[in-house]
Amino acid sequence: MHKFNNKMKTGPLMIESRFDPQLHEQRIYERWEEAGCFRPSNDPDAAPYAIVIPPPNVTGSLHMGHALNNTLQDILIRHARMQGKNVRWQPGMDHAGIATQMVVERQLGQDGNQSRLELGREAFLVKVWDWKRESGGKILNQLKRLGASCDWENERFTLDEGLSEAVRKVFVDLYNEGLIYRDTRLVNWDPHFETALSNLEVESREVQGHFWHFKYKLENNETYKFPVAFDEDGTPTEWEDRDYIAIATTRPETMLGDGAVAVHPDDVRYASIVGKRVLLPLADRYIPIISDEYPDSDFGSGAVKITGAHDFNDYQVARRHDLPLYVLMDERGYMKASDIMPEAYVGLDRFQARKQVVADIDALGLLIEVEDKTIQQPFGDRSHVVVEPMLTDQWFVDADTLARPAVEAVRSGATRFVPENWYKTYYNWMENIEPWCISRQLWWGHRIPAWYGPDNKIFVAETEQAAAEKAKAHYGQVVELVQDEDVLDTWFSSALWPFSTQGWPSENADIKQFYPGAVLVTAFDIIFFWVARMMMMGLKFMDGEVPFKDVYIHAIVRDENGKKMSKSEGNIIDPVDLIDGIDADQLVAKRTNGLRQPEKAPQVEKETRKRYPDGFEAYGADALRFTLAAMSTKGRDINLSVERVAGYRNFGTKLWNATRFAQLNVAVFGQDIEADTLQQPINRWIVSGVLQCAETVSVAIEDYRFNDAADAVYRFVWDVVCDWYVELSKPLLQGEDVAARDETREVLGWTLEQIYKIMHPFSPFITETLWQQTSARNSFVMLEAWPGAKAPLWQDQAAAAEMDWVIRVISDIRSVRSDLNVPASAKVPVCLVGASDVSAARAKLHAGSIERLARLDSFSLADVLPEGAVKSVLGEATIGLRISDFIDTAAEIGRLDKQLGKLAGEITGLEKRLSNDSFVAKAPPEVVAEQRSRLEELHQVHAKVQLAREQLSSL
RNA sequence: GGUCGAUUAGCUCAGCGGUAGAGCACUGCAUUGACAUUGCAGGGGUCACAAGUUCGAACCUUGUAUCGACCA
Repeated sequence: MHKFNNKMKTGPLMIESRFDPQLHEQRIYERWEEAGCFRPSNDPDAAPYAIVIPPPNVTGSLHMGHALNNTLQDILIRHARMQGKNVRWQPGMDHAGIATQMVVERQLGQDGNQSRLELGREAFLVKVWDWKRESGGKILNQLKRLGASCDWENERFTLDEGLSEAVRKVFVDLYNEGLIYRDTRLVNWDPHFETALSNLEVESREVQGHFWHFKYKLENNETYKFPVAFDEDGTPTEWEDRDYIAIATTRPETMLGDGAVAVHPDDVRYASIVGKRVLLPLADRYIPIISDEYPDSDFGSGAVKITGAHDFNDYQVARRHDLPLYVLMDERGYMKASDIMPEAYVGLDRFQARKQVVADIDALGLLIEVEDKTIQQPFGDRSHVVVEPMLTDQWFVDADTLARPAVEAVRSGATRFVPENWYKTYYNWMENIEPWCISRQLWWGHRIPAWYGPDNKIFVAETEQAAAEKAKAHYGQVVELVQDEDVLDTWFSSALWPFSTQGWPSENADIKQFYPGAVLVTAFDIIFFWVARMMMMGLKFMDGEVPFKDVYIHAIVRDENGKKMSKSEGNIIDPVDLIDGIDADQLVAKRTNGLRQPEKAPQVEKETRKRYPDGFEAYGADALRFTLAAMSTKGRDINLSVERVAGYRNFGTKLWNATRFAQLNVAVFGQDIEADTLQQPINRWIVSGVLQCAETVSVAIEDYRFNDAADAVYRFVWDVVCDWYVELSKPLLQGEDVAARDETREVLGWTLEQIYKIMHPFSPFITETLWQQTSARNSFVMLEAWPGAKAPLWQDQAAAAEMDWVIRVISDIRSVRSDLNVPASAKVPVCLVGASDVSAARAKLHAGSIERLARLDSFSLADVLPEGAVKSVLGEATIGLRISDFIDTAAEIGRLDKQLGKLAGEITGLEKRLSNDSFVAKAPPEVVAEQRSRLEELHQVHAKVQLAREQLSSL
């Protein structure tokens, strides 16, 4: 009868022999979702805790960076939820203007359909929405595979009606305040997509280019003395007569639009010709030689051609000197007809024009030389074509004005950066911020709420009707209005994400609870996209409240060699492949597809097969998550190692098997314990350990020390619970003392349950599976309260000291046995001599455990050591092993000598330190005291070991 | 060129003023009761280099070297 009861308590079934992630992960996730576990509790007494996901692109798929980003967010979220907070993790996606338009256009092309232009705007947008419904948002399902506990019922998309309303309102408000304006400025132009880009959508790449040196001849055949030789002090010693000025350029075609040649005011070489004019070759225009601080006298010839409409630096110079700005190209980068454009170049694209210009200059005898040169060239991050600075009409946000409160909010501590070194980057960027170009010549996005009257007067309003009313008031009659063709930068809507997702601009409960968010979690490469813009808009529209209190900047995930993972380099590791596994052939196929240099495929294949001959096993999401967390140290990138993923998968298996052990031994699950009533030291000790571990992990998570948190739980589970508690519990679980046995059954079950909770934020699937399978429950571990969350930390120091002692005894005996090659099967008698009362009591109580774990015949107290016993010193006592039958004396002497050497070294070091007067005088007294007592202890141990050594050699 | 970061065991990384650590790999031993995705024991490091600060430096300062990232 009694037995039957116990069986009931172990739960419905014995768990299977190992955890199979494939079998459980998706099933568990669905159960959570069905049960509404992801919703906020909306408990009015609970503190809110909100994170908005950095919305991935609707076109995106999960890469390792996402996996890390979302794992860390999920750890924070799951931990906060278990702490009883009212949690919302806001999911969703952004519409990714260019990327999405590109995908759908490409698809139209492949299907042999009409182009976007042939299709027309409305029909095209229908296609994009179709695509979004069918193929978009793959990444959100992948996040579910990872275990992300987002509040999916509140999923948002930047083009949703509600978010679009927010966008229109923000645009109109900022326009009315003069913080959004239309202007003609130089912008980054993408000739492929025929749209403006923000600085952040441009990536600078190093390419092999050329530096062309041209002669521009002075007007009226004038000449000047140009120094060509110098003495040691740099004073010119030889001159030549020149009738030209030498300029150098990496983009010869732009010379057609030059407005001047600039030299530095301190450059004596050209001082005599400043103010004179040169003939611009090919264009046959005269342009002035001006002086400006911009040219670097030591670089090239020291003279710079100024093309104000096609270069950002030149633009500044041109503005300062009021030089004309000649636009040379059309939207596609083709040279276009104009007053200053020679016929011969009209219709050439910019690269053809470059060749032609160089050839023509050469033909005129004005080409001095062509230098090979590595240059930094801007590329569109989506189109991969060279971006051209172009003078166009665009909409701008006065970022400078909006940035000021955003800087102040960080200075005042309203928003914190973790780790701290990102403050500097943030300030640097915010304090040198450029006007933000927000118009894009695309169709997919929020159309700019601006309408033009017949005279091009602008009416900005949230609706066409409101704009019409304004126009009517202005003109005194109804006029036809044309809406601006352009759409807004995707990041404009993303900047509103922290509040637009919570229902703003309408008043509601969500926004009061969940704004500001607790933290924004992001990688540094996106610090400007996200942090800066969300800060600016949040402060502006949410009554000066920051969008998040902390910004946690995490690492970039690299490959094992520290290289950035990149599809075009063939070194990607797809997170889903680590979860589900992949064989070597498929892995190779994946990595060799889409290489930037396809000829490298054999090399990629070779390296992949060498490193991963069997591909990846199906490690499961938990192992991946645990790895990413354990490797997340502040301020350092992660070089992902698959071996470590395997290691953390093994860790899950370890916990799984500890649970099987518990079930076999009739551990009691689903029952609370009262720590103060426990009788057994090992139980009091492990309960202390569990609560301490929960506390350590909790503090570390709150402090964004994910690696410390993961490490603490790993070590506790493996090194303390599995290696010691489980082993030490065996005599009790299998012993005669029914009270001790029952208590241990309860504590064992309780301990494992607490571990499921503590590990849950890291490894949600295996912990939930174990939770469900150890007892018939109507609860989820994911919604359980964090261990000890509400009570003061319960600790029993005495039990901890006692168990530490037991562990040391066992470890010492094991070491001696191993060092002296005592066969593992040999059971030896061991006695303890010179024990204090405390040690003696411990020895008596734990003799059974010590005998079992150290494989002893007996462990007993004695007054004197038996003849020929091998000794090991443990504090005030000495352990004697009667193993003379097994050992050879030489080996034992060797062991002791080694030990003596080590001790002597330590003693010498300490003595040296303590005999240093200034150490004793200046070091903190507690440090000195500590060293003294340590030295004393070492002396004692040394003396005993020495004695043992002498006795042995005298045998 | 500017800024930031890195350099610790064979590998991947912690530690960041007071006795150098983990995982993997390696060596030896162990296999009928939780677990070989295992257990026990062990070997292995002038903490890149140099100078300085300090009673004391892997840790702070300065410089050098190498590597990396971002920005010009």
